[in-house]
Amino acid sequence: MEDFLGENPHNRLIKELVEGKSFTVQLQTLLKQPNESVLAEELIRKIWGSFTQAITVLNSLGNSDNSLTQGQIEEVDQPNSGSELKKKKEKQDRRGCYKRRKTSGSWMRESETMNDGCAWRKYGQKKILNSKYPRCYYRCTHKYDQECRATKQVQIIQENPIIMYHTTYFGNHTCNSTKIPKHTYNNHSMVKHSDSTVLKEEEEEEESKGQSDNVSSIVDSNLWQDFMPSSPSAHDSTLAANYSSSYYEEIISSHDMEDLAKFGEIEAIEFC
DNA sequence: GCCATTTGACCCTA
DNA sequence: TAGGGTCAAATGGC
Repeated sequence: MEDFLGENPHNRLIKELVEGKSFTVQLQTLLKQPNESVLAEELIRKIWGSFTQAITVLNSLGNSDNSLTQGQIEEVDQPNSGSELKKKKEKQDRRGCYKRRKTSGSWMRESETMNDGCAWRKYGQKKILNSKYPRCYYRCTHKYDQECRATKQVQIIQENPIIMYHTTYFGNHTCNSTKIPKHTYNNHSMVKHSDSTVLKEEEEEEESKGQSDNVSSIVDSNLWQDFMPSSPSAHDSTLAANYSSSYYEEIISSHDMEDLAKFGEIEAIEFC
């Protein structure tokens, strides 16, 4: 990335986001052309770099409550790092040792079925105050063997005339149990974001929508990891096209896109 | 025997 | 301090 020394952080942030957008548009064009995978990979690296810079700038703005720790940034950069340490910690008695989830970084879905195509394992059930039905807690079946930290909470919100489930998803699937995405929407479900600013949640929402339809295929949750510069071998341009298209459709529909547009620099990206 | 579910205990957060 | 999220022992199904 360019040298931004002496530049206003706000301007630098905008510059990084605009660059990211520009690279994305170029990538979109490239993906329509065959035999351009090398250039596409280079663009993906640039996009990744822009987002990384933007995160760094945001962190440097001094809001300690909202800043990511270095560990969190590294976790995003290298989702599978530190697994040995985690395994050791997990073997201790960690009962009750948790941080209560915040609604940000999660998303919700209401549907007639609990089945979303993923392999979930139930690990708890609680009666919720002022709620007629208990809340069930699920984690990914591959939590331990593949370090997948995705969890969800399922609660019945109505029984009549049909049973409706309210599902809240947390965390990102990092396991390999999912399949290749196809961007389709489930007519019987509705997805709501509580926070659409986090890139991975966008991806996972996409996943939940695809999986909720048994006919449609399932999102490969590692796709975004595959975009990382560290793993360029996985850059299948078809997958990238599917992913980038669906990802930006979600972004455009979110309120955060409006927030970004307030900068006067970001505009909706159209996909054909 | 392996794996998933149930359920009570633990304890953090609001 | 109550409510809620997670853990792990007990239990059951295959």
